[in-house]
Amino acid sequence: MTVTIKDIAKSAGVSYSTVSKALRNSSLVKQPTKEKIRAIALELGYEPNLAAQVLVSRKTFTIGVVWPSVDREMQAALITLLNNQLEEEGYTTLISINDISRSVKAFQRLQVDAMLIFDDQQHQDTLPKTTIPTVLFGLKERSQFPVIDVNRHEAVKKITEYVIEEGALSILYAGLTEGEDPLQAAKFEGFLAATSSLQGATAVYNTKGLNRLDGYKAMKAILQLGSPPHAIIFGSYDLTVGAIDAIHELNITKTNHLRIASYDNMSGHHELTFPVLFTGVPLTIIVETLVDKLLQAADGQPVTSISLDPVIHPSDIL
DNA sequence: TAAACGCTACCCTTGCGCCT
DNA sequence: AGGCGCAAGGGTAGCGTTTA
Repeated sequence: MTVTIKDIAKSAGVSYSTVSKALRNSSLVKQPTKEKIRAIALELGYEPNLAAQVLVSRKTFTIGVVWPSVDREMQAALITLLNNQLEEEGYTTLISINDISRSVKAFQRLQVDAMLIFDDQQHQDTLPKTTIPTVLFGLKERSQFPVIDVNRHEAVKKITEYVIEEGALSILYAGLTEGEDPLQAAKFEGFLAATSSLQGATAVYNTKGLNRLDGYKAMKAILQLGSPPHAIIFGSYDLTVGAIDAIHELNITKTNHLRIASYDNMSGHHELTFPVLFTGVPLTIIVETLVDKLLQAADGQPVTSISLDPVIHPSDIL
């Protein structure tokens, strides 16, 4: 049978109000009374009833996250870090990989305190109406909700300009270059913006996906070209990892002077077996910002959109 | 008689006001 | 100051009443 504060009150010979205050270390209860009540609670194995606490506090201490998938290493790393940091703040993270409408309906019923949506949807009107304080991880210009924008366009533009300055005369962008995902389009447009006035050769490879296998296939195809490019910029971390698989399989070494760059700033998180230049907002900064904004939203505070600055960072191996 | 509807009590915690 | 009594909060089971 569940032990409640009424059982403790009966055993201690005080009212249940006093038990509640004693367990919350209220100054309105004498120290000896507190100690007696705590001892009885411990003896009876008392655990506060979450449902009742939710009723009173009107908070569930849960954050709903609508995530497209967790099969990409970058997304899994980000969600793991986010979960850990929210846990430290006393929150439980509920992740849904259903479509946005179903996820939001579920989170509405579960009464989560705030919600994070990974906004890679094709159209803004797919975002359902909700009373839950919501933060988007997407593109700043796209939403009625506050957005955390990691400036994908600028990240890819920066890295492209960087490799041009390094002396790359031919550059290839490998990523999702078609389709309606605005996040991937932003990256590709960043590449186009940086190479619009380039004298050297540019090329594009549509990977048709963002997973490791897509990167592997892309790299094998690219390296079989008559004259491979000096630099290849991959549109995601997972593509880059897959590309490195292909590089090793084909016995390409650093001495081949092939420059590999990658969107998704995973520097400091993983060691790669081939030198890579990362571009993007570091994972830790993204997660810190997400947690900060989500806690603000959960507390009912107004949340403003923010655009984070991408940085270029080499991998551990050079 | 069954279905539909409305009302009440209960779950548990905690803040507030009042009493000793 | 220390302690008690009461009410509130959302959802729901259970009961009673009304309607078809």
